[in-house]
Amino acid sequence: MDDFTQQMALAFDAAPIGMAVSNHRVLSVCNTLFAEMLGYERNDLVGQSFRILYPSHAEFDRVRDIGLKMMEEHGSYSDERMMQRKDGVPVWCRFRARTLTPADPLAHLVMSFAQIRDQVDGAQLTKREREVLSWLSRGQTSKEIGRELGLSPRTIEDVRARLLRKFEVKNTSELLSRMSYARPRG
Amino acid sequence: MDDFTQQMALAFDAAPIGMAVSNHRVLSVCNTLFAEMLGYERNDLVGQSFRILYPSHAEFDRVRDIGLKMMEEHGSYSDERMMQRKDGVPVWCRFRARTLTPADPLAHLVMSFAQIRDQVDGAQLTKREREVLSWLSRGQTSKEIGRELGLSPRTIEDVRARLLRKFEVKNTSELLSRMSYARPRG
DNA sequence: ATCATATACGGTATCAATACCGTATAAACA
DNA sequence: TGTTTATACGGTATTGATACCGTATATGAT
Repeated sequence: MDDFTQQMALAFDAAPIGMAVSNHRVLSVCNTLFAEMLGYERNDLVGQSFRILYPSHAEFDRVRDIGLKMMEEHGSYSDERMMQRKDGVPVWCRFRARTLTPADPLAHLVMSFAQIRDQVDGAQLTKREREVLSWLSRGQTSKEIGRELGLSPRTIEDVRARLLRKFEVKNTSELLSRMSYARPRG
Repeated sequence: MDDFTQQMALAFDAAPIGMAVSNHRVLSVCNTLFAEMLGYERNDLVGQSFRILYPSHAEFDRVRDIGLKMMEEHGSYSDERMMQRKDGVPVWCRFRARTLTPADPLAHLVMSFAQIRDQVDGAQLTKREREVLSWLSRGQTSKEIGRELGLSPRTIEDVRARLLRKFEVKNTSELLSRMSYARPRG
């Protein structure tokens, strides 16, 4: 057995990002983190349709069509999408795909899934925290957010302080750069 | 030859994200996209020190220390960092790592590198701007960055101001959330 | 040669952010 | 039934960020 091949397989399995391979939307291989992210054992997923990883049939069909044209042209595609964990909890992911068969992109697809961090140490963010976070990422000050939400600026500062504590960061800049995950150009 | 192993190796190589494995900071395996991102042929990189992929020896040492403690505790680590392409052009990346040897994290490390767009609407960043940006994403203040780079805090404020103008954002929080996630303006 | 830009630094003024002090209510939970 | 947590708000004090004023040098482009 080729040593390189074995090392690459090990790296695939131990990768710090969820990875999966599909043939015509049926999962053929995935790594440990991918199965973990979605609440399955790896063996439960092999041979399964990707349908079970989406919240609805409509969503399953929607994501099929979205990247098809770009993959035919460029061989790769990326977006953000909602997956569904085994227990029903939605998981928001940065999705990337490269097809090995550009003429028929779904025939052989290699994908990566990076969970966008919406929970920390198992503690989910509250509705208020998400709400404030989304205004912070638009550069709004506490005063502006307070006006927007009909609350005192002091309350917004409380929510900010909670967010900084939860993420163990020292200011809003670090918070936002931790919250967001990267995407390639284009 | 195990068919699964071969499929996983293929998926590693064709992954839509840059991937590499290191042993004590020496690259042992990487995939095609990783080599491409950094302007090398894959064979040029195998056996090389990661040093050549960083802009300076200081930066090479800095990134070593940054995630060590977190990897000892959690086995994984993620940040945003600057890599240097073969032709010297800096590449801004979302970096993720998982160690297979938590007691000595650098002994066997699996990493992924997702390129973050390094120019937005034609706004090219200078070396200084990228440098300051990388410290800002770690929550450092102007005073701290100045100390780090041996410059006056006032100079760092000048660089910040230039960044805010270039990206047409109103504060550092919005800047960092734009840098990571390219979202449509407005 | 002139113009624009990046770099680097000084000052001041103003507003924002953060960290504390406090109170109070409501929901969740063992 | 306490205990914790989120919510919401008030105060103050300190630090940070941002926007201006200015100077100066270096570099690259027209």
